[in-house]
Amino acid sequence: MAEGCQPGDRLPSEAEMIDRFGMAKGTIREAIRILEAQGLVRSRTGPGGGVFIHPVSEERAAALLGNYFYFQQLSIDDIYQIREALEPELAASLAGRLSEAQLSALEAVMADYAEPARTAEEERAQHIASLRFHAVLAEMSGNPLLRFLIRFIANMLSEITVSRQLYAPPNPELWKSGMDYQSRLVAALRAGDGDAAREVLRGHMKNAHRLMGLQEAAVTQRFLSEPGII
Amino acid sequence: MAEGCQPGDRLPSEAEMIDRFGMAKGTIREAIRILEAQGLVRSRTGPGGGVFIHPVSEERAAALLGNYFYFQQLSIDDIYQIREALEPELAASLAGRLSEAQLSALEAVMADYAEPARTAEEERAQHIASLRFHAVLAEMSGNPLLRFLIRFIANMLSEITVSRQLYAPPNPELWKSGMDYQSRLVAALRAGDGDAAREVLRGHMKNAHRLMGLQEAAVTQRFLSEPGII
DNA sequence: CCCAATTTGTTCGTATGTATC
DNA sequence: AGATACATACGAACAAATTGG
Repeated sequence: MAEGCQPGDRLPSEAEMIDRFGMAKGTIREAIRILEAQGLVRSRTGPGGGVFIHPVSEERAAALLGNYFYFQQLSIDDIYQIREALEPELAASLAGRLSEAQLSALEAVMADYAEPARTAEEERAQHIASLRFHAVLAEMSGNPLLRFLIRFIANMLSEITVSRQLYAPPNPELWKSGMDYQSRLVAALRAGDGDAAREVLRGHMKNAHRLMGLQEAAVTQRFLSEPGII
Repeated sequence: MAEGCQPGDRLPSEAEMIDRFGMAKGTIREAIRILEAQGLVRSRTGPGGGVFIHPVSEERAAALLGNYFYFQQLSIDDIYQIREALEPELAASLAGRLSEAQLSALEAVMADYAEPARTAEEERAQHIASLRFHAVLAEMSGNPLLRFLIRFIANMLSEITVSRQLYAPPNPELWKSGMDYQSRLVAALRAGDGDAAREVLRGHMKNAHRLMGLQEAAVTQRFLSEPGII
């Protein structure tokens, strides 16, 4: 940063750094690993290789931030408080700005869960796929911060749903109402009606919040009633 | 994770890892550095020392995520789109739940910028301090996700304000209206009126968004008019 | 297809710094 | 004060990967 390096620029080779800083190879390499773990550089072997500055990828940033929340145990309420605030604004800001190709991309995601689930495995897959709808929607935002936050939160909710098995209690209402809200959302987006899109997504989030809260309670209940756990 | 380790647990010593994984000291050390850079472990020298699992701190998480946005150049609009969505909800969720000690802590922060700034340096300090008000407020939320996001965004806005010198064009209106909104917010929180708190903070954000947008435009304008820049 | 050069990756042995008992 | 148990650092050699001739 001090030298104004840009992505793509090469850092000095190990040998040069050993000379310049008067340190041993191992020490230099550990320092480079620290940068690499943060996603700031990548290294390649061979001639023309070396250590190169790299913009931190969204995946890396999400993984690193995920480590933080791994220790925080978020509740469904915590996550939906944010989703209820952010997602409606995303919808409003996208209304009338999406191409027909983008709108049909959303519909293509919805096609992945058009049919009701018949097994627990299908139930799980549908939960994940319906969260992907929101990630795809966020991808279309011109706001990098909003895009990252919504995608990150959808991913985290995905992981929590799987790890806590919140998909386990079969719930056709969750699936059916979700489908309904999402198709009404695409219609509002296509019509360019921002206020309608905001309201549809607000309803979607409130409804999902309520139903996921019930799933969470059902799973907790089931654990509590398992003999020998408590 | 696979072995169910908890914060405070010790990882095997370097010597043990060398044996267990059949790798050399340098390789093991690089691996540990990768974990350390992510904030997942800390290492101490000496007897009783070693590598210990550590919950990722908020500071570390914010720094790592900040690396991502370093490459994204956010605009004032991007940041305020999020602030306008999140901060009013934070206010509403806190109304009537704060102790008198917490309410006076907020007032104590406000005291740091009770007087109008007389120099550019004071102007800068007041910008930072008034963002600290929001960080302190977020600290009082029971939602770890909301807490982190608001504090992170306030910090980032702080950095952007300083690095782009958005405090440079003197703007007494920004200061005066900010003070006004914040004291009305504390009153609404004290009264336990969530809807009022939400509305005050919504107004605060919309107003700050408008004025910071003007600051951004003024700075851009000033750069454009500097001879020799373009 | 192979060979040579370049650069990171890995290993081993040794020495040093640091905190605890 | 000294022994012990750790991480930290150094240096030389070797291995693996990639590129270009």
